[in-house]
Amino acid sequence: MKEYLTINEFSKISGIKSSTLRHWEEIELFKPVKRDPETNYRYYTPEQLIMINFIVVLQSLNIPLKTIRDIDLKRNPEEIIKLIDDQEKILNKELRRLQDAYSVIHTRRELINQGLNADPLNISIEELPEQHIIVGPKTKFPKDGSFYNPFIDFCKKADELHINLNYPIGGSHGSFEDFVKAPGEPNNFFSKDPGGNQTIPAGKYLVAYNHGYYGNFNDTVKRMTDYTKKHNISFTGPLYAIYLHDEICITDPTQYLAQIFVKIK
Amino acid sequence: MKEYLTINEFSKISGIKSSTLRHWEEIELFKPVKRDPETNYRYYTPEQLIMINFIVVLQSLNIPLKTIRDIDLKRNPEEIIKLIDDQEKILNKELRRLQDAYSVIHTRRELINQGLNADPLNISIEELPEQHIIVGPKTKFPKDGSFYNPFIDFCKKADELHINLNYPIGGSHGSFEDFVKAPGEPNNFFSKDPGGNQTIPAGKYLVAYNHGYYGNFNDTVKRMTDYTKKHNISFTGPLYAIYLHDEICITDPTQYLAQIFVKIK
DNA sequence: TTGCTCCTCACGTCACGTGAGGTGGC
DNA sequence: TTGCTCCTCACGTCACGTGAGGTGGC
Repeated sequence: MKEYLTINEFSKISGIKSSTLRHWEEIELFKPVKRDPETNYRYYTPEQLIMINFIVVLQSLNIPLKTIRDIDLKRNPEEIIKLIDDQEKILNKELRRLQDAYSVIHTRRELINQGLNADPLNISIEELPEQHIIVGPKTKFPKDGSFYNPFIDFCKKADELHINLNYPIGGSHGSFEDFVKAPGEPNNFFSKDPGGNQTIPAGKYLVAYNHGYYGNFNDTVKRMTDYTKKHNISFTGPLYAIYLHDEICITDPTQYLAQIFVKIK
Repeated sequence: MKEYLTINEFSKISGIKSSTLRHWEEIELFKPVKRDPETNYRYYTPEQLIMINFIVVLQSLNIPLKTIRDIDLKRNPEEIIKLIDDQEKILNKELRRLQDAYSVIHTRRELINQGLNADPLNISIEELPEQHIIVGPKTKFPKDGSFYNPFIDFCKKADELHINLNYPIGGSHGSFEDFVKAPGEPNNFFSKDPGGNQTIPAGKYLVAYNHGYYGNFNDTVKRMTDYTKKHNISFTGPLYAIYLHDEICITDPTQYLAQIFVKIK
């Protein structure tokens, strides 16, 4: 009859490395039931698998080992239930955090991909789907037109307004004419948060692209006005500019890629 | 015009501690745009918030900082899309892992709570809901009745059979009579996995409790047979025994609490 | 002088992982 | 003797956090 498991046998069955088992013994978190007095070999029992599995679960919930050890010492049903209740709350937060992170990188992926498929020199009329956003407070641009201070204001108020700054950030202008007058000075910044409660409606939009640093729209303004005159288009609602490619995927600032779109009347 | 942000200003807006910002500079992950040549003060710009937010998102996905740095150096749209695609897969795994952990502690909580509300000395007939489980292979008990080897077999085959050993483990006997013959030797071990594809049907069950170490059912067997005779009950299907309170919440092995239940014909 | 914000540098911490050097029975 | 499994002990690593001691302008 083999009653005891050596460290490597126990390691294989539990999936915990032997070095980790030695470490857990040293910090007095989890001990073998027995040590051979001659050889100092560690011996574990199969029912210890129950305990070690529970430790692994607690650890996977990011509970520090010290805390787990302290629980272990004074464990009783009421304490464990309290611990679990606390952890369920923490876990829900963690799940939300990860789902947010997922949503962020997914949204970014979509925009980067749109940028890769776009022809930056072409202006076109496109059917755009509804887009969810969260709009920041009205901007106040200084006379020199620097976007630094308005942007900082936006970032500072983000928390309060539940704006997640991890999503791609864009700027909105009151109208096409506002944009033409001051292309680098949007009325508002917004984050492209798919859970946002504000929406850019679906519909026919004039869509243009621009290569350049934030707020530098070069000849794109002229290209757009020329196009609207030629095709005799007029607009309704705000104009939106959002960076599909920014410093996150491009090293050269002159190659940042903005998408500019405004709804056709 | 204030163009630059000091380390503490940038820290407040970004939510990243200044010590972390210094560390990230040291490992060449994220640098201030400028250093004052006189005072060596660090200066950041608001648009660096975009980048640092992205770094935070990547880090929250458990990507090592070295990897993030390497991405940063050779970033381009295609690479970033590839990175995001890879991370979406990893993130899905992580989400599943956390949801599993949640499910495990939630299931444990339920059982511990049942144990707290139970009267261990009372035998009763109860309406039980359907329970999901995953049953392990048939056990082979040695002559001395030790459950160590059968239990190890169960643990070793768990991975292969998609049995999550983190859930509470129970034992099932072919019938009430089998249990009476050898209470400490279940035909199968099972895990109480709420996602399991096998079920214990809802219905009327005889429910008893037992205080004692694994497989030690003391006088509970006699108490149950006496009860069945007195009330003239007969059973159908297997008998299940599951530990509501085990070493996870109890230090004294003689106080482990098992629930034993078998369906009434 | 005091208070404030920044700086560097060294050391601590957490949860291990690695590797050197040694043991003991087949 | 060789191979194998175990041991201890020291040091490395990752991502910071902390604290000591110093600077420079109001």
